[in-house]
Formats: sequence, structure tokens, C-alpha cells
Amino acid sequence: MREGPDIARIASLVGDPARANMLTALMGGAALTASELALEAGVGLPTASSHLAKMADGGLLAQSSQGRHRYFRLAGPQVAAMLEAIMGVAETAGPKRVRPGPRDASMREARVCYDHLAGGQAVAMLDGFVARAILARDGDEIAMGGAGPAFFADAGIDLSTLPGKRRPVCRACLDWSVRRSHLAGALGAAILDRILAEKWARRDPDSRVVRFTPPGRRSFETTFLS
Amino acid sequence: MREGPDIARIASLVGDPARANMLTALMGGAALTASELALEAGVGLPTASSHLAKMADGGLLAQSSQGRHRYFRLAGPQVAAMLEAIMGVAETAGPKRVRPGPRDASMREARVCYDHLAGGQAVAMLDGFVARAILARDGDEIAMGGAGPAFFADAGIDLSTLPGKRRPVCRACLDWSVRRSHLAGALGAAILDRILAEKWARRDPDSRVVRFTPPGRRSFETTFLS
DNA sequence: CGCATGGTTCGATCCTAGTCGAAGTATTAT
DNA sequence: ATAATACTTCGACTAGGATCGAACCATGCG
Repeated sequence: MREGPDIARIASLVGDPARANMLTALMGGAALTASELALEAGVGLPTASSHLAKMADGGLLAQSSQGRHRYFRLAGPQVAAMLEAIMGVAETAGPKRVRPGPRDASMREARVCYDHLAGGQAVAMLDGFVARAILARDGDEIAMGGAGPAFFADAGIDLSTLPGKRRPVCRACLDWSVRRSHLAGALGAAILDRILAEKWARRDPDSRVVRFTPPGRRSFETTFLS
Repeated sequence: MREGPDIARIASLVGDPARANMLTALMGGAALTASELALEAGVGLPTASSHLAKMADGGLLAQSSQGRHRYFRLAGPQVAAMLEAIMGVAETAGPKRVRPGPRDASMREARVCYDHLAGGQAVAMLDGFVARAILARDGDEIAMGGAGPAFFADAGIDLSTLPGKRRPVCRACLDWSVRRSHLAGALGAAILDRILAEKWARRDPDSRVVRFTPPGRRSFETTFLS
């Protein structure tokens, strides 16, 4: 009989298949309506509504009503990080591990994590930033490095527009596929925005996969990885 | 209807109060018997046995039989990291947050995480190591830094005896209370061993709290933090 | 050998929680 | 206004699973 944070309460929220599907869908970063999430979870509207109310009440989801739509999104990056951690053990502890299909390979290479890029490409990018003193890492805090301002100006990212108020500009986020960190935070989000705006890659509409076009990948690599 | 790692399966394992209590107890790092865990969870022996079988089957726990005892422990550091992540959101998303009592304060300052030290002291230690080039951090990988071998020889830790075979010597582990990383891996475990062997601190028998004696704290700080 | 101790299996009980149909509320469209 | 859409609430049904007592294996001890 120990106390400590009430781990069972929130784990049981994630522990239902319908809710897990919804959360997985929301890992894409977009806010989705109740109907969309019901469809995503393969469950009726009343059921979905009940689930969503529970998760919002439990602090996992944030909601915002717009007209007759109600949008749900993950309550914050911390929730996303937790889900990635759970995926990590589900991956290794999983009993089957039968289908490392092509879809899976794409997921490992580049995908959306909440609002930023994750996967092998993202991990390589953060490593490069640190190695070139563009960012400085200390613990899980990541700060702008000496070479940072010039680099991002070159790369077309305006640091002054980042909403660095309440939210840290940079943050480390543990990657379930590679099990190393990638860049989260406002800066991570801005880089993903740039990639999509430049049409270097597009999001798979049915999953979190981010698919680079061949020339897009080259542009991305010369801009952010070289 | 998405696929991806079967997150609901393992989250539901953590989502039961009895099982959550057992897992929390095992976060102390020690292997415990079925009876001890039953007591810890406040549940009968048959019930506990059933829970333990499920968790072992699900890949969360490892078991080893010794005579008529059966010992259970967390399956690995990855499971511990996941539990810490869940504690993190339970902490912030928690509805009540009523009791930041003294017990809680001790937990935040120094506690055991699987087999190494966690909490404010541990985070400060890792920060210091990186700042003084004792360790070098790159992503979540932590490697020995230039000043490392001399420092640890001085501090009475024999690096050559670390079982650095399958297990990485150093690793970052996210701290739920401070939300920054502390040092895990074989080196982290060795440092905790040292602290306890020197009697600088002792473990609270009923929790994960690590309690420094006043002179012990000074010794720890001059050895590892100064 | 018994006999005690640590654990598991079985069976029965009970209750929580997921599910959906139908009816109710709010907001936009016509 | 009426109608249609998006969602919530209510009520009833059901299934899964947590729980424990009792009986059943296994190991260690005298």
C-alpha cells in the first residue's frame, strides 16, 4: 500500500482499446472532433463521447468547442511523451512482433510526434545541431547555441516569431523507435511547419507517417543536416 | 482503427490498482517475492499470483525462482522509464494534488529509480558531470568524458569492474519530479551502491526515499557535486 | 518420511465499466 | 419558423475481470 502519483488512474485511461486508438490518433498533433475520433476508434458516438469526457476529466485531453463541433487534442507534450514511452515497451515487450512492414519502416524514419518531427531523421537532426553548436544541451533542457541564430536565419526560420512565452522553445522528447531524443518544443514545431510548407514532405493522411519527396529529402538534408 | 504498438494491452496492465502498487514497489529496484508483493498491493495471495503471471506474460516483469521463493523484478530499465513517464503526467494531470507532505518532499530530493539515484540531487549530479566534462552527452547517449577516468578513480569507483557488456554504462533517465534527466545505467547503479556502502545515506525501508545523513550529504556533495 | 511454508490453479461470486439505442440539447442551415 | 447536424445524457444489457476460499503442487526442514 504505497502512495505516490496515482499511476493506475491514468494508466487505466490509456488501457482501453477504444481510448488508446483515440490517443494514438491524436498523437498526429491535430485536434479532432468527437465524430472523427469515434470513427478512428471503431466505436459508436455515445461511447466515444463518454470516453472523451473521461480522458478530458482525467487531464489527458484538452477540449475546445467551436460552434457545434468539439475539438479534442492531447493536453500537452508531456502526455505525448508518456504515450511514446508506452509505445516503446509495447514494441519490445510485445508478444508477437509479426509485421515490420513497409508502413512500419516509414514510421521509424519520419513521423509526426504531437506537433514536431520524430523518427530517425529527427534524431539525426538534433544530434547534428548539438554537434555543430547550433543548440546546446544540458540535461533535457535545450538552449540556443552560439551558432544558432545565424543558422536558423539562414534556414528560413524566424526565431523572434516563436511563441516562447509559456512554452519552452526547445525540449527533448524520447523517440520510441530509435530510443534517443529528438527536438520538441516551439522550435521543433516550427521546423516541421517549414518542411511541410516547403512541400519537402507531406503527411500521410491515414497515419503519422511523414513522407519526403526525393528532392525534398535532399533539400531537408542540405538545410538541416549538412 | 489504427495499428502501431499495442499500447492498450500494456497500459491496461498498469491500469489496475493492485498491479500499479506492485510496479511502484518494484521501482525500488529490488526483486520481491510474490507474498511481499501481495502485501504491498493489499491483496490476497491468489490474486497477486494471477496479477504477477499476467505482468510477466505481458513482458513487464522478469521472474526467477530460487528454491520455494519466486522473485519478481521489472523487466528492464525501459519499463522503469515508462513508469516514471506515467508518474509525470499523473503528477500534473492529477485532480487533487492535496498532499505535498514531507514524504513527498523527500521523494523529490533523492529516491531510488530502479537501481540508481533519482530526484533533485541526481539531476544536479548529472548536470555537474556534463559541465565538468566528466561525462559527455549526445542525445540520450552518455559517454565518458575527458575528465571522467581520473574523476571516478578519485571518487572510488572502479570503472573497469562495471559490467559494461550488454548494458550501456551510462544512460539518461527522465525524472518525473524535476522533469529533467538523471544518470542511469551501470555507472548510475555503481554510484548509488557507493553512496549506500559508505553509509552516506540509507534507504527508507517503506518507500523509495533515500535519506542522507547530514555528514553523508556533505561527503556526497564534495565527492560528486563540487 | 511427515509437516510446514510459498505459490499456483480452480470455481464461484460480484461488480465495474464498455457498449449501444433512443431521447434530449445546442448550434447552424434553409 | 423548421430542419438538419453535432454531440451528450439516460437506461438497459452484457462481458470481462478482480477477488477470495479451498484444494492442489513444490520445496525445504526436522
